[in-house]
Amino acid sequence: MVEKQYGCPVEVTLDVIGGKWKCVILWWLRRGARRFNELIQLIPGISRKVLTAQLRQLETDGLIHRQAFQVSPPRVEYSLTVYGETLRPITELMCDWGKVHAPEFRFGVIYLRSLRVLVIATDLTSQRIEGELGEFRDANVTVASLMTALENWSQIRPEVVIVDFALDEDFSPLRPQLETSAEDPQASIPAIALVANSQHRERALAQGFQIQLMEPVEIPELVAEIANLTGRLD
Amino acid sequence: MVEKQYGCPVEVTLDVIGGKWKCVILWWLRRGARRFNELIQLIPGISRKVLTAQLRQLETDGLIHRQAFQVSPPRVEYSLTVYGETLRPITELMCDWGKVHAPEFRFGVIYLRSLRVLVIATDLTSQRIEGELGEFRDANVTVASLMTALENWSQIRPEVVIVDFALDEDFSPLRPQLETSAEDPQASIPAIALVANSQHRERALAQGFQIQLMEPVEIPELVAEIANLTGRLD
DNA sequence: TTCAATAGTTACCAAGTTGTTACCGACAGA
DNA sequence: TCTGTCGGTAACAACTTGGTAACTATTGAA
Repeated sequence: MVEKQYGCPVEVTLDVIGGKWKCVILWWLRRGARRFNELIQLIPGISRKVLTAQLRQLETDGLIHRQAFQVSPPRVEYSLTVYGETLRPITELMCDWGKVHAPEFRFGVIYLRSLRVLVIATDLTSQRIEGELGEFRDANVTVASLMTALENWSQIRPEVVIVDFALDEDFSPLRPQLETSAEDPQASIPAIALVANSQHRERALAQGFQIQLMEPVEIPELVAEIANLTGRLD
Repeated sequence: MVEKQYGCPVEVTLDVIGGKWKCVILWWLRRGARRFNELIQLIPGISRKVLTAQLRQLETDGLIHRQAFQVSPPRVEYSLTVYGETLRPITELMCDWGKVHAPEFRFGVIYLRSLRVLVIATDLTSQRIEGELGEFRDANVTVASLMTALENWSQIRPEVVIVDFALDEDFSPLRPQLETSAEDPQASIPAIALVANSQHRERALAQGFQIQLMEPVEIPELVAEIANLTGRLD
């Protein structure tokens, strides 16, 4: 085979992440593993065949890892390899540019029809989440302080709780309330912790939050996480 | 028209710089204007038609500016707009990634057959330039100190001179030598200044260097500049 | 037994992108 | 007058990418 001639290093990078979908897939994988059908939901317009093809290419290029679990129904998870992580700065920059230069667009195609979401966060974060989830995703968002939330729990009846560790509060009083949901006494209410550093991360872990998202969180990711937790990915 | 639905901000960016060529074009324009035929030479594999189409798209997206000069033969220059500049971090990152992750490839398709190049630079820079230009581009590279160069000027007979302002020397003693070339007494010898900061830049300007390249310089760019200056773009 | 769910594969076709070739028009120089 | 250069355009060809539909394998549940 003739060795390919490159005119500049950019062409090398484009060989690996060029095309319509690869950067988008890498972006969705950048915080952790995603399942095949999850990606189908998250990436509007992609077909199964094309997603398969792109994932295979990324895999043979060593950027992502495919892990199949022998369960029923089958479960396949894709995640970035260490090599794939090296491309993260690029996808992050592309994400930032897109946000800055297309504020007129809203992102995401997943709707949270009337889902009751409780947000306990700083004013700025609350505003952002309430605006995006309430206005665009059709969620039923309640913003409250920890105390107010606990007092009015039976009125709010949250199906998902988002707490912001930037508030520097002890959220363990929430735990009894989260352990049984109003609808299904067997199930617990999913809770998402927003963390900004490793101290937050540790405290969130200690206070029983399994799901954590690094701030500043991208709304499409937050919605994906909520949809995942509440089984609304369909 | 239906407003396009985006799943994440990366897709917005890809709408603008997606495709096989746009990032490469932006990369070549990132340090200044380039002519149409220059780009044809610099980007291996692109056809006139496709280059035209890509440039038009970049222009209508507001990323580049097209300036036509009413001379014969025609002259058209493309350069980044202020808006296009905002994408530079992305192309730079893609360039860096390509360099790091494909050290086995060499870049550029332009050869400098036996061109006599004199390099007056720090050891590191000299090595890099000598290695790349000598081994891969077929140039005839001489590395020397300013003093040695001046003493042996008639043996070296440089057709291009590259001086590195990181040496912190006064290069004005070169000027008389540069003013008339050995081949053509009418012409002067083109000289390229490598600068690393604005102080270097000012000193280079004061000492009469019109062509300056910011360090760390990309070899394909340096070669393009040399080819330009010596009329070897063919 | 049949159905449903996940995560695909295969065949075939459509659409979009990219590439090739030929040519244009103005002017410069031989 | 002839030829060459620059920066294109037009018509068409080829290649790549994407879409649809049908099919597969596994397992658990109804």
